[in-house]
Amino acid sequence: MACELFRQHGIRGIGVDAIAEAADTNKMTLYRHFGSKDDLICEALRHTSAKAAAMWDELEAAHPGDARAQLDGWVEVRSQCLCSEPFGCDLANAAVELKESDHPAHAVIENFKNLQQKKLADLCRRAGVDEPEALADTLSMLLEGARVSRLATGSEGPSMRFVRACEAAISAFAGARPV
Amino acid sequence: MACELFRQHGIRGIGVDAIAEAADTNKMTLYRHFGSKDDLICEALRHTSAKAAAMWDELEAAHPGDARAQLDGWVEVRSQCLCSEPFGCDLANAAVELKESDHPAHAVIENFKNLQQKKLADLCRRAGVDEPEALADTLSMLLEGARVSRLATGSEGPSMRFVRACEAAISAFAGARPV
DNA sequence: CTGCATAGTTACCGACCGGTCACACCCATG
DNA sequence: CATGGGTGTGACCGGTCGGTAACTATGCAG
Repeated sequence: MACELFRQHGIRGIGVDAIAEAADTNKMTLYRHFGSKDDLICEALRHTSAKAAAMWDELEAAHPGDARAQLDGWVEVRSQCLCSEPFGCDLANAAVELKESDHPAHAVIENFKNLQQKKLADLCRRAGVDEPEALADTLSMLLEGARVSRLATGSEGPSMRFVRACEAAISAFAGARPV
Repeated sequence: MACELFRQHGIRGIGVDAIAEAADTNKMTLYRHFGSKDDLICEALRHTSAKAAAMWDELEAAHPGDARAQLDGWVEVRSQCLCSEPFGCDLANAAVELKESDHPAHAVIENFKNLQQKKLADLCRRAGVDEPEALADTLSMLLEGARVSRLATGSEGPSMRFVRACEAAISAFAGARPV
């Protein structure tokens, strides 16, 4: 899959030929389905977005109706992702890599990040947090920071304390502590 | 300067010819000073590191002997950098962009980030924070996260509340509040 | 003036890039 | 059998990449 190649070599670091070959096809057929490499990039990011969005359903399924448990679950799931996905967030990495401000992928990235942000803030609100937006923003920054920090300094860096930091943030913004 | 071109177009996005031209010279002369583009990248990152390291001296000069004020000053300075340097951290961006794990730039990046981390943790310690490493890690993650978040969703995203999040983190980890 | 190191110029190298072309192919539907 | 649409193939386009060779121009020390 193209996502994997973009992840491993970077969007600019992989050629269309190699992508086609990895898909057990050839460049011409690939160009008949996607008009350009930029289209392919957008489609790959959309695919990654869709997969990431599924996490919210799993969270709801794991702790049905218990928003506070879902919030704790979010921290847990994200912490595990930090270890299992050492390349960081494909969407954020693409935002860093694609400097052309008019690249169509930027719209995909922004849509996805805004949606995630909205869902997280909503979860915080349902969990009875005093300042849901502030907590959601803090958790987002901690997550993005942990991912890029892991790329820069490895697993021994600041990202080691991601869970600690999240718990402190939740305590700080949650107001009255639940059970 | 090459730093600026790497920042604006990405390390892979700018060619040696363009760098030479921007330096009012030509490719051959440039290759006589730097053995390869990778060397040039490392040198540019080292240069950026050195400039960034100067911030610590300014912080000490602004609040001599007052570690707690320096810590608040760190948040203030970093918050201003978020606005004045919308491209994010050159070192972190390079870590995202350079996927080859054996690229010499990774050593430069890791050294710099580790040094920053050590200095920040030391500042936290001198400020009498209960858990200096935990606070330093949290602040680092918030900063890196704010920068990449700004690249992904612009100035209206989570990075808007960077200062709020930092203050909450400081409160959470500082223990007894100072004056 | 003579050397010599440095820098500038131009052309070039092989490799790869994103993207397109013409053409053979396969296979299902009619 | 015929036809037509999707697929595979390989050559090809112009352009750019990082890096080098050969030669010239410049400036400075002896």
